[in-house]
Amino acid sequence: MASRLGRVAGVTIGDVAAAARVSRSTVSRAFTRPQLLSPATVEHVLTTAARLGYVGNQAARALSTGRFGNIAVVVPDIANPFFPPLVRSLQLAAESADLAVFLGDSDESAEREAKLIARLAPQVEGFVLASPRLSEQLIRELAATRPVVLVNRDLDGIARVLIDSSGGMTEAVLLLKKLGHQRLAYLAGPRDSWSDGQRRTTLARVSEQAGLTVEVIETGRPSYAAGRDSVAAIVRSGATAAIAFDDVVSQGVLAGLEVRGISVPADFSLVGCDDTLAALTSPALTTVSAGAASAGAAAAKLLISLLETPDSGRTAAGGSAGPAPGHGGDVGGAGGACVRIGTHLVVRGTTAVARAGVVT
Amino acid sequence: MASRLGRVAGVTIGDVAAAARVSRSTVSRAFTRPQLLSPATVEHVLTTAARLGYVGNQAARALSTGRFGNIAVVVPDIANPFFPPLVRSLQLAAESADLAVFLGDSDESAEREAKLIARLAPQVEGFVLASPRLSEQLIRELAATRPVVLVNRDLDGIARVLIDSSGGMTEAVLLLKKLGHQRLAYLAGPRDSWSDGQRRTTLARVSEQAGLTVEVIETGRPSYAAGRDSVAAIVRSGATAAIAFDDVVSQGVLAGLEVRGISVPADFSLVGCDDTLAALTSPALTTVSAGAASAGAAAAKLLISLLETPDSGRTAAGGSAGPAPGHGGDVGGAGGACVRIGTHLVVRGTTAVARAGVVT
DNA sequence: GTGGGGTGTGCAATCGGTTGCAGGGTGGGG
DNA sequence: CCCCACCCTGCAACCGATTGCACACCCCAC
Repeated sequence: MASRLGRVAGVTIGDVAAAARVSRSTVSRAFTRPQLLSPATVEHVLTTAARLGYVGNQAARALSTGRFGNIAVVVPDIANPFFPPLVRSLQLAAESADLAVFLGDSDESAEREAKLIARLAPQVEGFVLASPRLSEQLIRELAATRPVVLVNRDLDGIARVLIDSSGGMTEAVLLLKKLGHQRLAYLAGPRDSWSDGQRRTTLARVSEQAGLTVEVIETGRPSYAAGRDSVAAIVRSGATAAIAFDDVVSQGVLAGLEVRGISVPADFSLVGCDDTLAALTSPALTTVSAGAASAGAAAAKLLISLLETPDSGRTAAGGSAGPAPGHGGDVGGAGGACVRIGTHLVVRGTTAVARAGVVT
Repeated sequence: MASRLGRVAGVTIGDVAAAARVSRSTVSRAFTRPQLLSPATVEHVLTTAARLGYVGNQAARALSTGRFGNIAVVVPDIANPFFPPLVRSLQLAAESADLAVFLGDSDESAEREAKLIARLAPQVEGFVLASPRLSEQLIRELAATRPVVLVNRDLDGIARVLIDSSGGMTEAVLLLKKLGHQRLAYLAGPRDSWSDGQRRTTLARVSEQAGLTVEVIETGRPSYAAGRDSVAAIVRSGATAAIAFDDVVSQGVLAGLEVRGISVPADFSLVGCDDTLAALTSPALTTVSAGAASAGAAAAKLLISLLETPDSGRTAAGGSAGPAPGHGGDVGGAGGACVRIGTHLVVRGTTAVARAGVVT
């Protein structure tokens, strides 16, 4: 008859103890260290507890153990389609480790992000910061306090999951070259985004090697409107193909091009990033894949392992001077582990042979 | 020098008290009821606390006050683009009321939903259940315990926010009729979804009044694949236009139609729902708007007001029999408030005049 | 000068679980 | 037959903050 939804009113460990005619300690132990009790007692207590609909009070438990059973994930914008799959797989993984997850949306603001973290910190055991806009110093400060896993931010000594888009980016440039494009445009993302930095760098390097020129067009917050509004700049640049920071921006570009009567891919080629919306639209977008879901799962796994290692989380060597021993950012076992997720190009319908002089 | 990110180590109220040479009670009151203390004392305590980097321990506070400062939002699938804007505005609103929000993803399963709720219940003050798949009984059971706000689920006596798509749906049918379509298909959503029920009903009623026939095509979980795979059934039905449960399904349909060489809107008209992806694609989707963001904000507002009303939340009249006094489901002030959010049709590029016999 | 009222602060109990330590009970070995 | 050991359970302190109650103090009026 017990409620399947947890506490009905306020069944405490004391109530269970009274009903089972044992002490409160015994009830507590029946849950936390059953091996200390006789099987019969455990059985009896658990049955009684179930009958009464007892559910432990997390706050009280946290007070004595210092463990909350909660983690937090902070994202710059949950409405950006890159994050929901990430959050989703993170949450599912956390659930199976019996962790509850707080969600924080920083609205792309470093300041809000700091406030959120401060608000959440006293009741979570660890953080997953996805594409954090926070300063390196503040992140390190936080990481010195409790386990932190970064997603798409590369800070030496702090556990992180990086979606390495250089692979897919390189393929994209090579494909465009093969299709005869000479002049590319890159629709950039937020300057404080690690992903954007990586894409910019890769693009510059690979294009140079391939003998192509690439024009960088700044757009503020990555959005549909930003993409649409930058079409003028694209046209001005004389590019015959563009690579966009993400799929949302790409969609905006697509719309902007259509308005101008420039057809894709006949007149212009477009490559997105993240594979979030790409498959959903027509023409389907050629894009650089980016397993956001696997990144979420990896981040959860990483954080959970940090939580299990007793005194982990604390940044490897506090302020120990000396340039970091340069053995790259590889999996170091615990504190500074780094998981890289590879990407590749998914060719769909927005890329085709360059048509000389069309957009000039 | 204090950290801007919250607790550094474990500064307790006792530490502050010692440093400020007052009692722990005084420190506590300096934060919670400063008017009871002399201004000088308050000032002194706050300064000391700041210097030490003191941050109250939520768990301890919750234990004595019974208030956690947390709420939970549970959704069936955060990766479904309808929910992120909702969650986002909810979180932003909660933040300004200094509430932290837990996110639960039930993965479209009633069972998982119940487990999540049970897990979260002991540490939240209230719930927002968006499109819950849970049985009515369990929801009522929960609502008897603590404040609950439903989104897109209509349970008398429980606070709820309903996105009323009948307005937009009606407009859609009338538009299609005006364009000369006679035979419509409806790509249905999950059977236990209130939204789907409402759309089905409205569609049936309005179509009948307008003298159109509508074929209902069941699709399981609303997804791109479901939409794509149901194109065969659409063609078989002889419909010249379709209305889909949501935009994701619509995109699938769009893709499926393209594969078959049926062009939209020339050969076939399509209307989506929710306006989540609609603007992002080309051709831009004609769709029924649905302010998910305003729903999130409304839900937050409702829940916050319930939390402020001392003994609210508890279902109005427990099991008092008798059919509900039929004054409709209007705003009743507290417990059973009902906010309806209107919808309208947004005409974009996927609807056009019917071309007789094309799809037959 | 002393009693009364008001204000500001401290004491101690409390919230619900956890856990070190001690004690009661039983069984086995000497 | 007794003693010891071990296993199980209970006692009580503790986690950190809140809060009812009481008291000390000050000022003013009688």
